[in-house]
Amino acid sequence: MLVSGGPRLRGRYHHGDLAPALVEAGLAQLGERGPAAFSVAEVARRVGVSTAAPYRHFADRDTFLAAVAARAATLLAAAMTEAVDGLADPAERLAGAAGAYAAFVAEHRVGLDVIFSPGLRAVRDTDLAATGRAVMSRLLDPSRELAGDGALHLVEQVVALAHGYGTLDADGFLTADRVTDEPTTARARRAALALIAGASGAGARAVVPPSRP
Amino acid sequence: MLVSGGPRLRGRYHHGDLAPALVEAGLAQLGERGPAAFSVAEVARRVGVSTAAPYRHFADRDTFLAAVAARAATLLAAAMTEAVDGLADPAERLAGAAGAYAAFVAEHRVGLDVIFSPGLRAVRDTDLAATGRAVMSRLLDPSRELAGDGALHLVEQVVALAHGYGTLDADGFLTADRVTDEPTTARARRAALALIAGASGAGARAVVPPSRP
DNA sequence: GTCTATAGAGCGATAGAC
DNA sequence: GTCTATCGCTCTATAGAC
Repeated sequence: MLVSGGPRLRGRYHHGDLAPALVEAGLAQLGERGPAAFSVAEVARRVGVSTAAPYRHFADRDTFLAAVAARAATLLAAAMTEAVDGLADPAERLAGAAGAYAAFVAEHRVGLDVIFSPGLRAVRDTDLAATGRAVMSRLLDPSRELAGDGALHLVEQVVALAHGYGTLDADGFLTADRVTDEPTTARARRAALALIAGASGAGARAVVPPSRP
Repeated sequence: MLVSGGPRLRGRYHHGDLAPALVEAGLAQLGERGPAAFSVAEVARRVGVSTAAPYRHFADRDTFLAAVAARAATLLAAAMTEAVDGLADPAERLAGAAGAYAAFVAEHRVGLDVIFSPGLRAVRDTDLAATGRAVMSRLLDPSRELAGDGALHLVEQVVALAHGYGTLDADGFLTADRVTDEPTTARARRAALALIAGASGAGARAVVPPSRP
């Protein structure tokens, strides 16, 4: 999103609302280069401001990254909500949320790894923590209906599955030797359904770890 | 592994076999800092040689990284082989390989994403390609017994699951809100068993995508 | 084969002009 | 609030001494 007049103004570049524009550009860049290559300077260039400008709005790189991650978490929660909207069956809801999660990670390269990153935890971004919990509840709510006390275990398994689909797709592994042209969303969703079926169907012992002696 | 005399020699540092020592140190560093932060200079420092020394043995950073990845792939294939050694049931073998994969990724931060990385594909390291196939066959062989024509789909699902467990653990997500003190290996293995059960048990339609109209 | 030294680049962050 | 300019750091890679 750029101000009216186009992205490339000559000379001074006055911006109405730089902070959100930086966050938006940061999100786009995260999707293209990944969290490791995330650079304040490059985001500034992308928006068309000097490399010093972001530091008027964000204390340092990590604070900025946390703000971008918080924005991503908001979008992720929304995407997951939309994906399960109108679904009654908890297995369908959990699998739908997993599919949306995988697709989001594949596209934006942000998932629970970044949202709950230990590096960003020091920044203590309130938005990030709250939205992270929102993402988790999209998974936990249907999981509780399915597995009761074993909900956390089931969520862990489904999250791992969805996260794996997202990251492998982002790294070009799934597209390399693609066996279907089915999108990531559908593949992850179907795999999650199988996992859920196997975890609950073959007995809850598949989900809950054996009690320790 | 360092030459006798200890890691810290004064003055000139003569090394018997620098190349393998660099690969080994690179592997250790990969596990600590991750592939993105992988740096030739830091590996050289870790071994105790100048930052120029590695370039006598490897053309550039990517070639070096490919060699490290090839070494990792060898270890990974061995770990997976050992994990399934003596197991007859193909489901147990596939799940065991998945557990070993997850644990390896958690510890070394190298998985199929790095081994089949598009960035390293340009280097065309023969070892890397061959060992990557060896890793895949540990998963594909039992999968074929289980799913026949749907083997590739099942492997994709299991790989995504194991990769998710490995990366999330490496990023500190699983340890953060740990729900068990069960190790990653066992968790990923059990989740894989559930997935396999659900994929084959509830009908093969869970594995193979619907045929297109 | 390893060293020292260096060029050249990118990034994080700050200082001071406007 | 944004700019220009700059410092200090790390990294990749090369040149040349030994």
